[in-house]
Amino acid sequence: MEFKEAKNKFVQTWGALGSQWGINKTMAQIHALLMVSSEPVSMEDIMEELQISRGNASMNLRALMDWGIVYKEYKAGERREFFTAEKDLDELAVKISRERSKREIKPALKVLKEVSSIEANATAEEKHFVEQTTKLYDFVLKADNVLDKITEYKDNWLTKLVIKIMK
Amino acid sequence: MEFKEAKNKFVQTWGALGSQWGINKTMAQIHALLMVSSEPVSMEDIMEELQISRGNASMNLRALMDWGIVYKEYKAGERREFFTAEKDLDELAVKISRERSKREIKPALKVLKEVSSIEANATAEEKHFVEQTTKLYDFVLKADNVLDKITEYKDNWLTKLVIKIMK
DNA sequence: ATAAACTTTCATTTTTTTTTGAAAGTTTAA
DNA sequence: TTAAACTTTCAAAAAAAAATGAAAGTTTAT
Repeated sequence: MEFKEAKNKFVQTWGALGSQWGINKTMAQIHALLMVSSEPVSMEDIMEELQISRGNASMNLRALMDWGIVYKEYKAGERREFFTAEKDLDELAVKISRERSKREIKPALKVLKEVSSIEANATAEEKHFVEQTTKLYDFVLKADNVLDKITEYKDNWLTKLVIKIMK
Repeated sequence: MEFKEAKNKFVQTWGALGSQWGINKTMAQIHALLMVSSEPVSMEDIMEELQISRGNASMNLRALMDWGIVYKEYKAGERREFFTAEKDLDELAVKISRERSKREIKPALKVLKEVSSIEANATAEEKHFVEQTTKLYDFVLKADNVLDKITEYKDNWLTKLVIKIMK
């Protein structure tokens, strides 16, 4: 396999993986492209390489920056903007995890708390509902906290976690 | 909030959360419905409660069973099939994690290994590509293994993990 | 202040994903 | 073996999500 082929395969795979995890394909592809680029890349080049429109590139780059995993860079004497991805994988995982927690898990927790707090009247159905949603609330809260703790280790959190688990 | 309202809110929220994580909305809603039902539910009732077609119900129930998180049940003297969800949350999380690893992470790892193994010729770009994809391969492999180890604790793995991390 | 060189926005179009529903298939009881 | 009571399948329709591209907006150099 030659470089161009490998790069393309990587970008396609990363895009497909993104889709399966609720991230739009192009967004994941742009991220993949930036991840393996040693130099900052211009919007023009992203459009060219992924064969996408200007609008699409612009919107997805904005989204990636909102996630905090892609940065704008300015080159001296160049009017154009260039983009780079967060390349430190520990940091990348921490940011994605924080963002998903904030956007998706926290709001879900709020709802779980609400619905598990209803007056459970006589019926077995209602009792079971309250019991099950309460368990779910506790579980999700605990998982969210664990993730938070783990990623707080900062440098090399994954390796540190491996060590903790092993011993 | 009364029971019916709470139940509906829970089902809707679980459905929306599913979408954000790449699981089709109806599939997540059916799962939510079964999670909080104390008794097995017939396909007819699922269709009625979620206002979906027979085909949709059938296909998504099949998918949930393929994931191993919903079971068919037969009631004595009843021709119809009934469905229940895995209600143990530890077990549920383990199954989802195993399944996503098998379906999505493992194939992605295979590609990462492939593309990181190309002959890195002279250019800095190629060198960076190999370096970055190799790091990514190591990271994803390690994360996948950690998840596997954690869920191996079986009963109460999440609580056990909390304890390990805290001390 | 002007205009060139860019980027962003968003109504419209395209693509992808999901849902429908009717026909085909299966199981059970008589 | 027949037929009633179910479930599954899948081509077509509908809905949802993503992409386009041109107009509007912004920035910078002169």
